[in-house]
Amino acid sequence: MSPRRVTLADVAKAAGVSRTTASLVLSGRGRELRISQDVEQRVLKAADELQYRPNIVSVGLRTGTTRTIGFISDTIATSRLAGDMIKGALEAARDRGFMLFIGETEGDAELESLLLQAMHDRQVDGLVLASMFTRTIKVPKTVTATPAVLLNALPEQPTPLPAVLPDEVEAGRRAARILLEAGHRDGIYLIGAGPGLRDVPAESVAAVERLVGIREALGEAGVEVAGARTCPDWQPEYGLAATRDLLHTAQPRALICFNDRIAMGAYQALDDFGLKVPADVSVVSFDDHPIASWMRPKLTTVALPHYELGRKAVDVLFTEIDRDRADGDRVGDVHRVPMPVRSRESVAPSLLD
Amino acid sequence: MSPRRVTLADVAKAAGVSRTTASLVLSGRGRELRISQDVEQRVLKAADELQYRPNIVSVGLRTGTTRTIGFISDTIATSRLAGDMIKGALEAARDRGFMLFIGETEGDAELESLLLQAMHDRQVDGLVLASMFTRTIKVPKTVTATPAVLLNALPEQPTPLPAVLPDEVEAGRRAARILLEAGHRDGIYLIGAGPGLRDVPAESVAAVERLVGIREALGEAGVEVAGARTCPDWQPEYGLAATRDLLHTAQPRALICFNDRIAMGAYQALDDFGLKVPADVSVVSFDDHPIASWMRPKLTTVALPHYELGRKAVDVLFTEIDRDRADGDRVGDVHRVPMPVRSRESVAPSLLD
DNA sequence: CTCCGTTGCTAAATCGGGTTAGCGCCCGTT
DNA sequence: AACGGGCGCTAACCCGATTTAGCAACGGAG
Repeated sequence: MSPRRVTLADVAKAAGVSRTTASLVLSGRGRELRISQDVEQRVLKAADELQYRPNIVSVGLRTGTTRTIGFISDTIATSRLAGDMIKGALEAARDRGFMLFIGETEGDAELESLLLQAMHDRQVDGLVLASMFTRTIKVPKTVTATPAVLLNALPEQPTPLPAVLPDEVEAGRRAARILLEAGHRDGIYLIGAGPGLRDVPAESVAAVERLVGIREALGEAGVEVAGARTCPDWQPEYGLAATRDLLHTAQPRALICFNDRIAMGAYQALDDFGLKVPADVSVVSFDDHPIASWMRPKLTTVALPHYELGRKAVDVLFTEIDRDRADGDRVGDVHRVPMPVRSRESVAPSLLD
Repeated sequence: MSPRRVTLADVAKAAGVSRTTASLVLSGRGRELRISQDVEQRVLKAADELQYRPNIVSVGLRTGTTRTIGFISDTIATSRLAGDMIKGALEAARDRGFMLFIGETEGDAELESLLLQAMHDRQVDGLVLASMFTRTIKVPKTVTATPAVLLNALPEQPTPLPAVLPDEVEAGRRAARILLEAGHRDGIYLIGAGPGLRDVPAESVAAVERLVGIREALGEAGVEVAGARTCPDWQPEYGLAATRDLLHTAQPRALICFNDRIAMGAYQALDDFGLKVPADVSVVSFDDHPIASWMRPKLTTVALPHYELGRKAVDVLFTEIDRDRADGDRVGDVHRVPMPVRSRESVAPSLLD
């Protein structure tokens, strides 16, 4: 069907040298091994003219390295998170000439181990284990055979695996400071979690950490959270219900919503009560979901840096791979990626009463 | 670091036979080649006890097949489309024990050819060339070397590549019929494209086809489109602007928005004019973007079957791969995947005047 | 008793590269 | 002239599987 691939043997023959020599020249070890300029040129010319490209499968067999990393996540579709995270990972990998295998476990441990096997069978050089929402995960013991990095996840048991996560605590502080800097000191309510550190959805690391940050920043300014409503799931309908419930008994001046979908519901509830954002109530949120800039007024939110998370994970993975080659010890650092503030239109200065 | 992988040689030694014999038994050709029951059992037992798994890299070198397919798209992050499409592709691949390489071209032809090379270097068995919005693409000539399928795209030049696309024309008919069945015959306006077949954003196949379907279904019922507003880009802000513009001069009873983001803008404009959905104006749309079920009232829309598109593409690719092995001719069929209606709350019966 | 055909298995080549060990040749020394 | 040593290159083995060709042992026919 297709014209057979050009192999090293073809290049060697065209240059009139042995395969060994051709290999040495092309791997850049020609100088070191005293190949003459003349031969070097002939080999390079032949390779160029024949458009030679090494067969990575073959190299993989001999050297055990396939210039490939596996990206395994629990869910790739739910939430846009996945897309940008993979994009970041993809580009970081591409910078080093690596390709990405994608796999999805759907939270199924058996599927996960099958995937890990399939990746090992294909001799991946490293693994990214990603979660689509920040949480603690059980690390399958099989992964210790290969360099690996946790992305958006923390190990349940202590392991020597590095982890890359968004800096949620600082994000919480930032959200709070946005309101403080606008002069808000009273009537600040939380929607989605809180007010206590135990009032959070199960398993959600993000909820706890955001809450910690919020309370920290407010506390430093001597400001109290006026109240909070939790949501069983962080979806618009629950944000709507929680905010409605709040508005029946309270008169908030500002809301900190735990994510943008909740904020969307909050907008709807505020609208139902005839309250204007931001004139009557300021709203800040987290995630920077696309809807944040579609809402009216556009939502001020602390962004999840999906792209950077993906990039960082792969960058960290590369240092793990290098360390592995150098027989170094594993460490297991936790890398925090900053969450940037997207200032838009949903926060107004608090009018001094 | 890790205990060396178990190889075929290990299994052979444990079973007290040659590698050849072990290979024959494990590939199921034992019977055919007259291996005794006794030996067969010994090999299977050894393989099981040692937890032998064939090294796919090695198999790839020998047989040229790596049980891997490449998924190349122009953008993987923009729009949720990508996630579900990849998910479908992933699952279809997994059903046959295949893995997926992911690549993103960002519409850059050079990047595309680099990616194709990288995939060829890794001996992929087939390629999915995906576009994130339906359009015609230039097919790089390199792809003819491998079985390939176009996903959500049509070839600019006629090629023998099969294509998998959503059935947009039928979707257009369905959207129109939703309104017809609710009794709407007058005051139906289009937002995003139309009324003429030339009033569409550049390159957008979806716009043309949806429009064709809409006009066809309305025409059959003897109903005329009352008017239309185009949008330079299908984003909420343009939907808002276009609908506002319309409302200044007309009193629509129903809107067909060309996608859900436009519909979101349309909702905002209707709200500005004090019009209620669906009591005053019914709205139907396309895509079934997540926001469709977050809007109030929930949006009735004709869904892009992302997951099914991904699955179908890989299924078609497998028949291409099989055909390729059998030295068959390439055909280049176009496969249309139905777009299902999601009936929600944005359409009300037309009150007879 | 020899010859032949089957049965049951294995040696060896192969895929496309990387890597080690070492072979000739030329030059300079003594 | 014999010897040592550097230079420039290559033969041969290796990775882990598949596959082709063929070998030994045995039994039955002639």
